[in-house]
Parts: sequence; structure tokens; C-alpha cells
Amino acid sequence: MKRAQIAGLTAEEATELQTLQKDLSDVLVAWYDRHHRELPWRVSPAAARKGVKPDTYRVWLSEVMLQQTTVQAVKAYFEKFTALWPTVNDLAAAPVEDVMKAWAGLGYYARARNLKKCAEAVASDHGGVFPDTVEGLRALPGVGDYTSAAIAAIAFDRPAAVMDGNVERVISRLYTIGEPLPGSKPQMKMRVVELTPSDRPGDFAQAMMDLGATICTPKRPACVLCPLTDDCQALKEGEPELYPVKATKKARPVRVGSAFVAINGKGEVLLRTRPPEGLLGGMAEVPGSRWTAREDGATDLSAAPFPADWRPAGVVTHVFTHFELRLTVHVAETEGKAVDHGFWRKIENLDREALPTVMKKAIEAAIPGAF
DNA sequence: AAGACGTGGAA
DNA sequence: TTTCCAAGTCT
Repeated sequence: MKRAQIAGLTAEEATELQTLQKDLSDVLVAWYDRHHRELPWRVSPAAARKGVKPDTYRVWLSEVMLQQTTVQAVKAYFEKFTALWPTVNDLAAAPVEDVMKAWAGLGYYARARNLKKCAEAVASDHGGVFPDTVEGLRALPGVGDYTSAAIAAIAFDRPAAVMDGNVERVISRLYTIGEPLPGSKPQMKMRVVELTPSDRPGDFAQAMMDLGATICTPKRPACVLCPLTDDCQALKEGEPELYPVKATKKARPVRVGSAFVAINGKGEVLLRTRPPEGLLGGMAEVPGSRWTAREDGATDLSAAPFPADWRPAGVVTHVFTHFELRLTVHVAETEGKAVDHGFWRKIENLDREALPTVMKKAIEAAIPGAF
């Protein structure tokens, strides 16, 4: 049946190609058996041999956290989440505010909102059990092409073609794909489909990703340690780091804005909640102006939550994915009367709030030592 | 379908 | 300092 996927070849050629591909995946999985990383959410091949099964909840949680995020950054959050909410039903039952607070600092906050929605969907629509097919998983919030295939392969041992940034790098080098990303994704996906074995597809997927993360790295790949050197066309060319070719990205514009840190007599800071959608959606912030492309330098005191002796407390620079923000921070002491919008929080308790990093920077500028 | 969407670490 | 980028998804 696999042969049918390889069009345009005679039966003999297809058989020969399949043999080569079997060798490649076998060699890679054998490398994985010896050199895989030990990760908190991973069942090692040795443990799997003893009958340990992956916990789909942990596989899913780790995959969502790892989207565009480093393993190093994810580890602490994964431990926190699994301690707070050991099962998908626990997460589904949790207040979304608590989930946002626990996610604060990890970035891409739509992931946290979708994580909560997904847990609720699994709990209420699937009896607390994750779907075990790519299609079923793909229908869940926050689960796209990559994550659905990864969960199907890793948690359910299905031969799904898993392609993330690591796999794209490995594939583009193996086959010297000259077309730039993301246009080259379809042809790379075809290669992954060809390569994915029916035996141990989950370990094959993790092996591809571990290889990309530890050996076949973006810069200075450690080809002398690579198990696939015999198959790598980019190595034969001599400069594997030239792959993958990527489309040129545009410059990052600058936006400016003002932020106001109000401190009352009880040592509390005024916060408010951002709108549920869009940038930093649902997260906490200090009051401030809109962030605009204009660089007129004039502080917009009309954006302050109330009139006060607002004193400058510095300019905070924060780099988002698609723009750079320069936030002029102001600070003032106040009576701490009731305000229309927002809520007061003790400075020493601010680390319990759903504050994104940019807001922690702004508060830290106004109140050195707050964090 | 191209842009929105965070953050911190490495070179 | 600047650039790149790390297990992508949604609209």
C-alpha cells in the first residue's frame, strides 16, 4: 500500500526506493534508541519496552506548549500545569483566569485560551478521552496539522506524517530542497509521508525532531555525529547550513505608547484585563494608551486612569513578533479610590496575576524590585 | 493566504 | 547590538 503512494516508478524502482527508505528510518530509530533526549513528557523507548504507555493528556499538553517555544522554556510550565491539573478533566474544570495566570510568561496566549477550550471539548464531547485519530484530533481547538499528527503518532502509534520546523530542516537537507519555505512545505510533507514507517512511527517522529534539535541544527550542524550522512545530499554538496531556504522577512515596525503605574496607600497597583481577543488577549495590564506607529514623543496623559502627579519612570522596550514596542512608563501615588475599570493588587502578589512579560517590565521600571 | 500572535536565549 | 529563531495555529 505504501508503494501506491510513490507514483511514476516501476514496481522494481519502487521496491528499491522503499528499501532505502526503510533503511533510513531504521537507522534513525536505532540512533534514537541510543541518543534520544530524556524529557518530562516523554516515555523513553526502554520504558515503552516495559509496557509504559504515553499519557495522551501529557503528550497533548507538551505539544501545545512546545509550539514555537523552546524545550527549556516549556519544562517549568509543564511541571506547573501537571501539578495543578493532573488530568484533562481537571483542566477542563479550572477557571480560565487560573489557566491564563499559570501560562503568563510563555507567550502566544491564544494557545492558553485554546488549551482550555480543547480540554472542555475533550471533557464534554469525548467523555474525557482524547480522539485517537488525526482527523479527530485535528478538529480540536489549537490542534493543527503538526500537533494532530504528533499526538496520533506519539500517543497512539499511528503512522502519521509529523512535520515541524526540525523535520523541515532535516528533510530540506536530505533532499536539497531549493524552493524557499513556506512554499516548499507540500513537497517536504510528501517526503515525510514516504519516510514514516508503520513500525514505531511515534519514535520515528521524535527521532526526526531530536535529530533536528541536537545534530541537524540551523547553524553549524554536527554532521560528524549524524546517523544519516550517507543519505544527506546537502552534506554531499558541502554546505548543509544553506538549507532550508527561507523567504525573506520584512522589517519590524516600531510602535509607541504610554503606561501608567498607580500605587495606592496600601501598596497596591492598579491593573485591568485586556480584551479577550487579539494581542495579549485576556491578560492583565497596567492602564495605558493605545500603541501607535506615531513617534511624536509626547506623553498621552489623557490615557491615564485618573489625574495625578504622573512622573516619568523610564522607557521600556519590548519586542513582539511583528512589531517593537517603546512604552513610556509613568508612576504616581494616589488615594486609591474606586475606579470604573480595573482592580488593585498588592505589589508582593503581582506574580500571581496573568501579567505578560511586557507588563512586568513596565511595572518593574516604575517599582524597582517589584518582581 | 499572508499577517497576527510572545518570549528569552544563543551566536 | 542585531539577528535568528523554538515541537505552529488561526483567520
